[in-house]
Amino acid sequence: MIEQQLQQTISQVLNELYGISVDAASVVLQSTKKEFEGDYTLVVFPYVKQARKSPEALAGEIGAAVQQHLSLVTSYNVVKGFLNIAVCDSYWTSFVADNATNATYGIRSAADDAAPIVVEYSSPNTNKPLHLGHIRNNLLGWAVSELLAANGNKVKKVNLVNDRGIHICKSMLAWQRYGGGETPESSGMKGDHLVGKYYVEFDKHYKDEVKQLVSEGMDEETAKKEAPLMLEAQQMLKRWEEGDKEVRDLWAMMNKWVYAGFDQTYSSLGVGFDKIYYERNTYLLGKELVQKGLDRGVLFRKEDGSVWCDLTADGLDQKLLLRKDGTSVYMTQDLGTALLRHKEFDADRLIYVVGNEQDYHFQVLKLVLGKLGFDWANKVYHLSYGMVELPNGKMKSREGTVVDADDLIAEMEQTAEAMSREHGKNDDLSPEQQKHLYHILALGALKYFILKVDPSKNMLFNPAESIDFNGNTGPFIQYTHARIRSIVRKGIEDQGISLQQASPSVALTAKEREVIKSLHDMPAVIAQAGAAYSPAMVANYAYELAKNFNSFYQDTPILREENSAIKTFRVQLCNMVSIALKNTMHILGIEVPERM
RNA sequence: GCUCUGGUAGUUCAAUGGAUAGAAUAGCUCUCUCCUAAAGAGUAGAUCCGGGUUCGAUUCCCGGCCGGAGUACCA
Repeated sequence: MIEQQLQQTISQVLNELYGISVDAASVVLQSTKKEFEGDYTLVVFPYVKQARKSPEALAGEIGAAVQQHLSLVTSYNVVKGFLNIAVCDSYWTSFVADNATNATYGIRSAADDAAPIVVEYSSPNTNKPLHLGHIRNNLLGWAVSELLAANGNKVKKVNLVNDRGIHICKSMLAWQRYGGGETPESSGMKGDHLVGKYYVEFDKHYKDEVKQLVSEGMDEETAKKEAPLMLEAQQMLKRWEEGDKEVRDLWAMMNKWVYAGFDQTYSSLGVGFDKIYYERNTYLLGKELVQKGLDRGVLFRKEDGSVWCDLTADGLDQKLLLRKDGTSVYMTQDLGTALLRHKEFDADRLIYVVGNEQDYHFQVLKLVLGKLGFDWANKVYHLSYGMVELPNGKMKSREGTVVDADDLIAEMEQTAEAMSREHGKNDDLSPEQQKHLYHILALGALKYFILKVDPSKNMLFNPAESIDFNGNTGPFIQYTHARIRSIVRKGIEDQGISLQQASPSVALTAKEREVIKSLHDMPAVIAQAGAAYSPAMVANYAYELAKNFNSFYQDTPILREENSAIKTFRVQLCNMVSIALKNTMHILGIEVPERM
């Protein structure tokens, strides 16, 4: 690769001329801004002191020496302390010709002996349907998995379904009491929505009861604990844990409805898992670990019988691990599942895609695992992502201020259909093909909208302004891809152009150069994004590439170019761009159509 | 209160410590006899405040102001 050669040479030159020893790898090259002449830029300020030269003089001397050493360098220029180096056209043209049909350009396949990376994501509760926040989780989990896979890792996607607990009992209780035997079949509702409806129903009646008690003179704290519905829900949870048949049957039935609903949403989002864990099977794990910790003296028991971990030395507080009645909490379970997963996969890393509201939880999890003596504690990585906010604040499912996942997808599909019909280019497609197209456009818009934002940051979604299809969006990239495919098809079919042809010697235009350099950057971008767990970097790269291509395409003849060597080269370039767009969008879980 | 986190055009997002802080959208102009105008070109518009480190700070450090999250027997 040209960057390495430049770094090597610069390092060598610095040593020969000024006795400065710099690692070739630590020579920082950046790509030259387009308002300047050149391809790569070296900032020489860091070496000025040691070389005892002015920035300009130093840059000039390095430039001259580099050009002498490397025949690929055709020229250089100096602006202040910036040395801009230009690489010859033939390097770029042969790069394109060599990779024109490389379908895996930019992505690496996994080595056979690679230890897997386990990515946990989604992890839904089975008492209500998925909303926009879950969408971010699912898309991020999927995209990060694909991104890691594109960097040559084996990836196992897992889901830990929270299928037990007081929240489920609330839905069950409300259904029992107010449901009148309603089922997904009888109501025509998707199972998860039906169960969610009764979760809301519970809350409504519960609040009424609390209000009633308060008006009878009870203070609010007590009323919340003493409301009959709450007591009954707790009773139900107890019966569930005891294995009471009636409760278990009801639970099994309603969970089944929810799973059917979730499966539909997952499949619509295009996400999936290698393994699904259920909390009913894991919530008791971890108690043994706690006992082990007590034996080793890293945990302690309070007078009331509860078990704690003291993390004050690490700058945190004390953390509860077992309640005074001996039952386990969330943390206890997570300790257990982490161990289980470690044993099961012998993973290189255990990644948890969980919202940033649980930053503290994962900090504690890692520390406690460490205290328990597990040296793999540092393999636990919390991929923390920000909340999706609405213009008027946070989403609260109980208050009904949520953007439902299924509704949102359906709306997007309608918009995609309306826009497509307006453009009216798809009349030759069958109804099934059209439907598929609307779906991938809708999801392209939604996924790109969410994934282009840095995962760690909160993001805002305004339901009033529906997600865009123009500008910096998924459909823009999809559309660019479809146009490129059209050119390549016509070039091959109508004009008999061969993509296999060896590299011609052609003089590059400025815009061609820009597109080629974008392509050239792709492997580095994927690697960098992988290291940062950031699909956003991939998304922004894909947009940049598509934009560069569009600009080039607008005023550069391709199929009407008269010189056949140039024409062939440009079609090769087109093909390579389409591959790059396809591969980057694939990482984001976005399908690109051949035509639209 | 304490801990963590964020503050960039009207709005939504970018920017390994580097050149004149990029896009998109909304506004105002152009460009379709053409390889797909879901496009392209132009115009106008921003780093919360105050210190510090540095040749150079949106970026790193300290202090303020404003937002968000967490804060122990919920998950």
